[in-house]
Amino acid sequence: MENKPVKPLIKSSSAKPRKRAAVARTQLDPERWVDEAIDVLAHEGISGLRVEVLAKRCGVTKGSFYWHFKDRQALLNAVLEQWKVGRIRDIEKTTSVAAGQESQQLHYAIEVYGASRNRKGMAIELAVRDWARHDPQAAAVVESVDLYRLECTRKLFVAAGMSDAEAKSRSLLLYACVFGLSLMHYAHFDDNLADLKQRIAERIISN
Amino acid sequence: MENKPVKPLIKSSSAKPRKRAAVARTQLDPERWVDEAIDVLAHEGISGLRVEVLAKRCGVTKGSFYWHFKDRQALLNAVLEQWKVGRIRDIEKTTSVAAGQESQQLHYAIEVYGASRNRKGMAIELAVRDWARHDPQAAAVVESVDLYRLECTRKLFVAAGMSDAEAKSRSLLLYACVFGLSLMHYAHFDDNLADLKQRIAERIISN
DNA sequence: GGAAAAGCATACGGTAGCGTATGGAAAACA
DNA sequence: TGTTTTCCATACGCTACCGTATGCTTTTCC
Repeated sequence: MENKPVKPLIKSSSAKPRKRAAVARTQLDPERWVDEAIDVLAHEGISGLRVEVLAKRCGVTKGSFYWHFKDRQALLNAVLEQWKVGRIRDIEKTTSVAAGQESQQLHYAIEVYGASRNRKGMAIELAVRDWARHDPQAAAVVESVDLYRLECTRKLFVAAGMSDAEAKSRSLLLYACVFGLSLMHYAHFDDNLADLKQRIAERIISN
Repeated sequence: MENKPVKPLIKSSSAKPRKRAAVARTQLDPERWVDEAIDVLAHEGISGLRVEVLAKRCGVTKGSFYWHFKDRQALLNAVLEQWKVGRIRDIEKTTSVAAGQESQQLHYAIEVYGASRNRKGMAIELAVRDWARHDPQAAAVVESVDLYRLECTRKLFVAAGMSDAEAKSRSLLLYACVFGLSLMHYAHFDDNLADLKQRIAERIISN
């Protein structure tokens, strides 16, 4: 007994590079689990993210899971963390722009979240936000992501020539509208949705 | 055996008015169940809406539940129906207005959904929308409510002097923003949230 | 008052899920 | 080659649910 190594809460994938090549074998590292978990989260929501279901998707049993993770909560923490860093990186990519191109970039930011493209990304976004309604940790992560997003687009609005107060309100309006639209079922409200969206984007961005 | 009466899917509360007063006794009618269910839905989401949990809240066991309802799904259907009629009635109340007061009424519509007031109503709203992401029936109800809402505020915008196309886009923008805001965590984005919201409302409503 | 129905409790079988214990195979190491 | 470590499977106990069966008590009806 007790010959089992101390299991880390989340096994650091950079712990032991294993002198040799270390590749050439399909080993199930924690990142694989987290990736699958986020996929399940997108499709089933947080309540559908069960370890046995996840294990089946990975082609193993939960015996494997509990070797990589302390418990279900450890996986959830890892999911939150990965989502957070992914969002931050994405935001930086979306809001970095050469001077004078701010308006175009803001339009692009809205379009990126349009339901058609990035369907899965928005599904994850909504799943995480629903998760955050009942979990303080998730709420904290969402808040940090929200504040970062709001701040980045605020700068764009300022760079586009708006007052600070106005830029803040536009920034908030932009993301509220983007997420709100993904929450609504308006496909049958108009037969020219593209025009509808165009008008909304204009209202959010232009003076 | 078989002496049990045929259980209706959902016991119609108006089936037998019971000649006499029929009141003066705390009997557990289906409406009570649905009301409690909606309360649970608001706090725990659809995944927390379990019949045994609900029974405990009502101070009975599930034996009672399965007398009033065929199964869990029957309750969910009743919840959806009650939510729908409640929303329709609410929308009519919120968007009916004397001529010339359209702008004020639109501002009021936004304010009504403000996080501070009507907290529970918004919690239900979000829970139902999350539910709709995985359930076609719920999605259909949400769509009907959305279309009704959008149409009502569209009329207000038109009455306030906008073109039809512009009114549609403003109507959609209004609700998207309202729901989107309730989904975000922006409390620490600014120390004057009232001003922020005021600017947003202006942007949505004024010309 | 007595029969019938309403309304609820209790008990049961079944599934899904969490976390643990333990063993076995394969790779890494020495 | 033999030992250690890694990684996963299997089996178990436990809880939370769902839905059914059945019986008990209280109204309702005649």
